[in-house]
Amino acid sequence: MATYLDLANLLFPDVTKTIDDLEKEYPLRNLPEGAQVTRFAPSPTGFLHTGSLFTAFIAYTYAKQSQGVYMFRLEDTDTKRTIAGSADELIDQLAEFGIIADEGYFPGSDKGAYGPYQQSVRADIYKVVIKHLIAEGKAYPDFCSAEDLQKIRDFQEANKILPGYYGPYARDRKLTVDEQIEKIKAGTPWVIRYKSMGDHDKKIKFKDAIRGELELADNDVDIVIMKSDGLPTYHFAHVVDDHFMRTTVVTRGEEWIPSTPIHIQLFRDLGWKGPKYAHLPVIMKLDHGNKRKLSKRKDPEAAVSYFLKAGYPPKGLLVYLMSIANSNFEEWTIANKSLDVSKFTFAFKKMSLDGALFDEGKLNYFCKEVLAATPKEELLKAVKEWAEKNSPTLLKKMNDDMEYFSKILNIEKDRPNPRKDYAKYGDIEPATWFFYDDEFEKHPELPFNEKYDKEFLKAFMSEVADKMLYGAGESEWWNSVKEVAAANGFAIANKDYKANPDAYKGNISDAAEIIRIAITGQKDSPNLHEVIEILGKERVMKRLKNAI
RNA sequence: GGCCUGUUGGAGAAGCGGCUUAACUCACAUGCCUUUCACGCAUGCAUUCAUGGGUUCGAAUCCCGUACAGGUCACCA
Repeated sequence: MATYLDLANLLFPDVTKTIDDLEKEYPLRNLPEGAQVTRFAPSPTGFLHTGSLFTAFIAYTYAKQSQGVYMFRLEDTDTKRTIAGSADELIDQLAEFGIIADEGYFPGSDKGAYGPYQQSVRADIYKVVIKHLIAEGKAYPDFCSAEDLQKIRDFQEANKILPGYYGPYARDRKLTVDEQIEKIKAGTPWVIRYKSMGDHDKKIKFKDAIRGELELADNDVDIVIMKSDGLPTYHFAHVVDDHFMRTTVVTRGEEWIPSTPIHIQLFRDLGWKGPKYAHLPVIMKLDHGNKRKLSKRKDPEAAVSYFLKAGYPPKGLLVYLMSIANSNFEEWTIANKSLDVSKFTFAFKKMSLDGALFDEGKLNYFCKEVLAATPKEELLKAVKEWAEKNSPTLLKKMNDDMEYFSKILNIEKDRPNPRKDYAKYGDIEPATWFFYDDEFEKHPELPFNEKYDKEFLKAFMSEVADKMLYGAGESEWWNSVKEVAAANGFAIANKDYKANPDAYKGNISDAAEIIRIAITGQKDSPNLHEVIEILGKERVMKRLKNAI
């Protein structure tokens, strides 16, 4: 009679390593007390999702603040869904946020002593563990076809029995080793299932770093641990990888809560100390009154690339995500006058349990704060980098005259309360068009106040052009404007105008508006004096004289 | 449908048995400042914590039911 070991050897004749060998190959990490080892482990099945960025950011932050290690592991075991090139894109985009792994998969080569960090090339490692499990009678080959499984499911549904491959419904669990060997030799396709000893009627408890004590029914399903293509399923890969990579905290989405008993069972039966778990809330969106997960297909903001393309500063997005993660972060930013997420101490305990609604308004707010607080040179550099990738027109303006652009970008920036005009780099061009003659010349009809006739406007603007001061300080310049305004019948003090509006052609604000419209083409603009100084005498005179 | 989780203002949330006539931030509104806008400043915005019971001298805070919402039940992760 054949033994489990015979079966194991038949299934995996080439596997000679043992679990002990692996333990030696991937020794316990020598890290300072309290240091945490975390990981971000995405599948290369598409672009970086906003929710994934959140998860990665939390894992990164937690490792960093504990002087630990943050890893990037590629979970590419689903070969059908893998999209070529998406892994590298994931890494590139993460890098834009400064989330760079200490170890892990990198395009071309891995970094770190606990690799490989790409599951598809770790097949041999999984096989060592699976062979061991089979030799111990804890896992077995299953020969069910898709149709066989469907039949079981149909029967269960028809009889209102809990669906799944477990207990009496685990058909091939009952096969003897001899029968198994016979089928294998006959070439019947197989997968490997884990022989669960769990009791569904019993509860198992575990502590989640965010949610506290959780109680779920124990797993009794004989889950597939190795697929017919020889690669492991998520459940198994997670357990093996996080054990041998010596992960201390597993951060993942809350959708994994229901399968945690499977993972705990696996860790326990293998005699391994499992990691801590932190199941993160998922970012949601309001859709017709209902909350739902941010969807890559329906919501542009579900893709991180959307924010990058629009020119949101990555730091702003991070600040926003941190405000969702730990709401006391906002108070911290105010108390510490800092938007530096790396200086804030993040805590799982302060996370809320249900998924936050994605709030673009608040994102905009934080991004404005971030851009306003970014020093000139740094800002200019960031804008340029963005323009190089995303805006040829802006890039041309910058390259044509960087000094000019820099002045425009930094209007009223040196003040105690700088302007907060831009949430994203993409906002810059639409707000500064009038500084560029070719665009200004295409301006729509100038929105002058209709109470002034053209004759008057023309004369007034011409006089302003000739008499106002150029290159002077703001108050001198303003005085020169006021002089001309007064000479043309405008009240130069609000009080006077309010007391007797009929005695004047208008208020000084009306005069300023005329000048502003002629120079900028619009009623609203940043500080007029600065605008005029940036444009220069020649351009300003031309615009004033040609407005009508 | 079973199981798990959650429910404090438009949004993020603090509070976890008396100090709460529910903090703080965004949004919104109004006003001030001001040559416009932005900035800044000030004020307003839940008599109420999904809902119905209960425990208690006292509940947003504890217990039970109900409703609603989210998650999950694959050879996908």
